Amino acid sequence: MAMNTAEMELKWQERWREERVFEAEPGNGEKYFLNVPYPYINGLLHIGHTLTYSRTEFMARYKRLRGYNVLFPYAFHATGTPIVAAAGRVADGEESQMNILRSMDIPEDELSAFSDPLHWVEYFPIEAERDLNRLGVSVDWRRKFMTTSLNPAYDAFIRWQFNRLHEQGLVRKGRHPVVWCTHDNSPVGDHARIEGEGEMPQEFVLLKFEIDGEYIVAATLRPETVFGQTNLWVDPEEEYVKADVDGEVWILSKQAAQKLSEQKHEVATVGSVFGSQLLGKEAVAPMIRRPIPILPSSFCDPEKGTGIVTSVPSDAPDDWIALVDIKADEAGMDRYGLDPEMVRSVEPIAIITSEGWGDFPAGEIVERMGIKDQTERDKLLEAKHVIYRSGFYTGVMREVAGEYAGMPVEEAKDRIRDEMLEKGEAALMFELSNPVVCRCLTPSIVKVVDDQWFIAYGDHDWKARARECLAGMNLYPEVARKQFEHVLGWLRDWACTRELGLGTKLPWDDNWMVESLSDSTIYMAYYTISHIITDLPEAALTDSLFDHVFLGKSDAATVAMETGTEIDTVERMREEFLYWYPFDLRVSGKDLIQNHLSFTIFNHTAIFPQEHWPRGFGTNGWILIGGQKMSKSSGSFRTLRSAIEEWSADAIRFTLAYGGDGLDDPNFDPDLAGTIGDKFNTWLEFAQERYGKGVDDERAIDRWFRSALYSAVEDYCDHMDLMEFRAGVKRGYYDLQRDLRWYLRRCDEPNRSVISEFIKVTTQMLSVFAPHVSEEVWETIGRSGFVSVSQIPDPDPGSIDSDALDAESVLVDLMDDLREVLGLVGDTPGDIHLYTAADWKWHLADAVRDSVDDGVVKFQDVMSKVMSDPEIRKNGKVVPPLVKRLIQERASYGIGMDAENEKLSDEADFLSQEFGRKVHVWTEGQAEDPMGKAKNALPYKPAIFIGNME
RNA sequence: GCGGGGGUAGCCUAGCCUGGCCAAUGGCGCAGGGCUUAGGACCCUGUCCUUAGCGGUCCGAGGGUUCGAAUCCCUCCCCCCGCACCA
Repeated sequence: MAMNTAEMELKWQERWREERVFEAEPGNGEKYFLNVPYPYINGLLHIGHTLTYSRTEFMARYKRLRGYNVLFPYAFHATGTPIVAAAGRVADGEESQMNILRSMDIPEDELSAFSDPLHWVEYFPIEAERDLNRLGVSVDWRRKFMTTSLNPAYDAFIRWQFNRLHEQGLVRKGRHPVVWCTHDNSPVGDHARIEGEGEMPQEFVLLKFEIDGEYIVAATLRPETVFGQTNLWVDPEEEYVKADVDGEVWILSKQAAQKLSEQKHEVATVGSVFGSQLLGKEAVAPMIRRPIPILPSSFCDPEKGTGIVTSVPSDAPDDWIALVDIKADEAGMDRYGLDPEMVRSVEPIAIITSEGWGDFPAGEIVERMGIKDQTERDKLLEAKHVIYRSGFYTGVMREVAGEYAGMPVEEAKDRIRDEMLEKGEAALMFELSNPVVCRCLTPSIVKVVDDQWFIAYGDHDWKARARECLAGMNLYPEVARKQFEHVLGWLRDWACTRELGLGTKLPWDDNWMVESLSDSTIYMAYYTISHIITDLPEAALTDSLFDHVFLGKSDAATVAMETGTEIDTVERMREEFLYWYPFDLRVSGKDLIQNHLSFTIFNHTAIFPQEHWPRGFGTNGWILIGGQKMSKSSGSFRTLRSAIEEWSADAIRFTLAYGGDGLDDPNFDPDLAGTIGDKFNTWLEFAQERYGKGVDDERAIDRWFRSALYSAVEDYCDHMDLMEFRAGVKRGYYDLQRDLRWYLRRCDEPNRSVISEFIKVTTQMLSVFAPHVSEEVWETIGRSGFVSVSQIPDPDPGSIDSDALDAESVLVDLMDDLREVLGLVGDTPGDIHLYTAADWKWHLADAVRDSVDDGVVKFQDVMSKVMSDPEIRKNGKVVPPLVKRLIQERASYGIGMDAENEKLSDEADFLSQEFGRKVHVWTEGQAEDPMGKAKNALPYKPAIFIGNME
């Protein structure tokens, strides 16, 4: 009697543990080291986590079947702020946080314990390990660990890593604009905003125009247009401030001065000046070093930039139209005391050649869009975007740009900015283009942080090495490569330190903690020694130890002495590392491509020699449940443990495997999870009943069945190697179950050795996905040891008889046709008469195939070639349509006419039994043919006649 | 805007790179039949239209290349994902 599924699963989990089946030791065999990003332990594992873990698990078990010495370790991540923040909310008694804990089955009287972050760190890893074991993962738990300073050994490892980066100059102190909350006194990430998601600080270049030893400061987003500056715009009504900025006197809007004071500038207001007071004066423009006049306009906004704008009428529609306006505005010029001649002498300067535009794109678009004056703000905004796009992406700097002439705008932009910054003619200012509001309801500002530490992912040489690493890696699926390439190029310096949260302190600067993505980039190496190093005293955890173990510096004896460690221990760690590293595969959700996985590449190339760079990444989408995104609100959210309770571990694993591969979101089908368990039981019963029983004669159908089995094994391995688990399940399970049913239908009693082999190998393939029931089968059929560590026979081409497969296919196709015809003729009395194709048709088929293979594809040409055979020509006018069909079908089983005839004659009895009619096999043209059906016969497609012959 | 992935039958999915056994894989659902006291499970069959199997239409839409297109090329429409100081 079959036992309860849960009991059965627990039984095998217990046995694996007792026998230490998955504890990996360095050995002689070929190793396979795979791992998965450790989970952040602020809650129970859910089905979403489980997808990635199960894919790792499938690979681990598959590789064991193929004879690899597999290391699959696991750890827990506690670095960062969420746990600390959540604990704080518990301390405050925040109801929503309490409810989250309640939803994780935490008893009421234990809730308060979670006000201490340490309690989270103690509680959830235990629960996670329990749940994962309940899922049947083949993890070497001896190597588990926890991040942060709570684990001195890991803490030392991270400090070592940062020292290595630091000494190479790859960790630098940097200045960086961030969206900042003045209330929380911290950066406001996207997730912490109630308004303004996706907003980033926009970089304005402040241009300094010298005037009487002071500077009028204009802001621009297009520094490359400085060569086309003709004048400045100010708002005559606006009161600008004169401010002492870093020792210079700047004229700019009050708001701009305020912003600068938050962006690492020393700012003190020393006076003020109305725009009107500046009109008509001239100031020396940066870069071009030429005095240009100051003119009035209505579009200067003190909130935006500095409230003063440099005018580039050639490429800025606003400037163009404002210039047109002022030139025509006699009264205005008079009011502000401007010399009309001076104003009219201001002419645009062509600076950029871009696709589809002449000398002055701004003028062209103003005309094209029919913009009449400065008041048409919406149209002007659109015009600005159009010009900017074509200028930026297709534009090339003209002669006037001096040394930048001929350079694409895309490149010139940054170079020109940098030159002006260097010469002190410009500065930077950051601002938000749209409001951002922090979760605490405070409007955010842009702050420039300058004591922040960065990892220099923007570094050119480092990027080159990262690209080299990527080029040598296996990616599953391969389509992720483009994504990775893009990320490696796009990644900029990464702020790697935080003031708050759990973690490791920066070794040379106690004020900072290493941030959570940055302490998890090379820790896969730590797995190789984690079970050994954890026993060492803190005094032994020195950089020289890690230098030796991971980089081979110094020698074991010296290091042992320095650290007061047994030399054996040091040697053992070095051996473990050398044996296991690099890792062969790391599996993760696709969301980590743009940060964690790319960081992993970077850090490996910085710290390890090339032979220890990562070998492979597997990436996957996010789980859907019954086609829906998993969410608490839709009720589709499932913790791992509740799912196991509902469906069993094997069922979940199998369903996940069948959910789909690739970067698209795979679907967990609850219906399948609900039904698959029964199929497993059926398989168990079947194996029990049939293993080792049957006849000893080997018949044609037995050869077919063995061939079907091994061709499936071959395909299964091909798919599994590429992490195509869905295809692996289909080939290794579903297809074979179908073949099995067919086999049983085709023979009264199976062949003893073939059916036993089938049960054994199928169980091995299934064990990757459903290990528990597979162990049960393995034991039932009397195999020793565990199926989990058994080896699948190498696919042997000798066990695959392709003629047997082809002949069976002819039969199956014929039966499909017969079913169809019989369905149509209803109860017409009579026998089944089959006509195999006449001799000449086989020649014809060969001839057609040959000419097509030779590259002759024109119907005419094939015809004339074929008709040169007198035997074929004899059949005259029926040939053309046949040739047409043969060209189209190109049916190409390997067997010939004789084999087909033999197969049909052999199976006449079977057919007769299946269809309940007598079956006769004839050859076209050599038997009666009352309805003229025989002429339809083709190779591999006998003609059919139902009825009685006279 | 930048970059990436997609659109296949009732639903989900395979096939596409390397064109041809592709009316198109497998699962789920649904229907009929078998088995069964019944139900479930299991097995068989069917699940675009048509039809004594060979026909027609079909793989987001429209063109093109080819003897032949789900697959290659062009144009268009639509959907999803990432764009950072965060796990």
